Amino acid sequence: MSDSPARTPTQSAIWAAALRLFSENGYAATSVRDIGAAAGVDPSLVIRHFGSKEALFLATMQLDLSANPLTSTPLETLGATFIDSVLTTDEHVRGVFLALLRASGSDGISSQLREAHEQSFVAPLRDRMTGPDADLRARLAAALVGGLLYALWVAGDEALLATDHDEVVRRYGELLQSLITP
Amino acid sequence: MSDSPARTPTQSAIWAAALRLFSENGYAATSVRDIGAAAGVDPSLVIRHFGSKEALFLATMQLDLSANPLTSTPLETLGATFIDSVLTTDEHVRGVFLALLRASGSDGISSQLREAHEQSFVAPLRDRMTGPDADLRARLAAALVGGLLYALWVAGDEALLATDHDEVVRRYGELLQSLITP
DNA sequence: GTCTATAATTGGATAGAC
DNA sequence: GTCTATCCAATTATAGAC
Repeated sequence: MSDSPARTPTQSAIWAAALRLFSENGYAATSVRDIGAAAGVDPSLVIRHFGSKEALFLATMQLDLSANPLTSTPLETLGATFIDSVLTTDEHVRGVFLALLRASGSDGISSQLREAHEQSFVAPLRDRMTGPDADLRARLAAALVGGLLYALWVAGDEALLATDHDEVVRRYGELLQSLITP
Repeated sequence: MSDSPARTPTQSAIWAAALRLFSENGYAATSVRDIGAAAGVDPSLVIRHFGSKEALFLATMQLDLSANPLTSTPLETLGATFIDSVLTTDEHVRGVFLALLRASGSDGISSQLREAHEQSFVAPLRDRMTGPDADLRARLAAALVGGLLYALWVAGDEALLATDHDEVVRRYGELLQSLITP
């Protein structure tokens, strides 16, 4: 998640309000008026500074988990570590992920989600892998990781949400590990 | 996917038009006017017969894959068979799944997606499993299956889409199998 | 840079004649 | 059951004064 490229206080306020409202309520349920009100700013300034609602959405909803300490963890425990890291991400990342997912009907937003998936899931996994089919294994591994977020956050599997954290890390991490070091 | 409970030809036409437009363009991008026009019917009848736009959406977007022949396949090859079955589902199921997913910000739609996940993924897998932790393994397996659909359809992993079908079935099915018969 | 006012469109839903 | 006409609310985006 990149920081606000705050030029003026007004732009910074709009940026912060949009980040919060979009991640809490999603794209459709957040109006330009709402953002202006939350920022204590006239709604017209929202468009004036960021061009359009979708442009502001794309500017704020940037999912970047590549700052993970995954590059320094031993390869043999990377599976469990990675699962643990995605399960302990703050509430904020969850909101951005869901907002992107649910607004992915639009072309621009869809491609941003694609990039986020590639940079946050596929790339960090593939970077640690070796072998001729490393790319394929990394993509299946990314699907596996994304599937956990889907089950917990989108499908809302409450039984899985209530399951002991370490148990999920152990079992699901083992599956991920078998793709990393087959 | 349940059939149209067609009473009158008008209701049937509305039902068919809504099913097509919602699954092609999603909830937000489909207006009641669009549905009426596609059905060759006055837009007001859409509301009159189905109560509201969301009620019509919930009535038509019913994902039901429980009719799979998975109950008859041998347990040892269930993993690959299940992965193969979700990869070969018709375009129609994909549209309904994505429409539900992207509209899952609403409470009613979210719970319908939860039910679909439970009945189409969790239940058929758990029904074939044994052991004290069968429920947890089934939920992790459902996450794994959903993750593949997420990667292909939501994140749009083109490299994975271009990968040989049998190769994905073999590798990813093997992971699923290790949850079914550990 | 900021605000007032409003354009221009679109949406869901309703009333009442036929 | 169906259609005409419309209400009412909400949206994004813009024009122009200050």
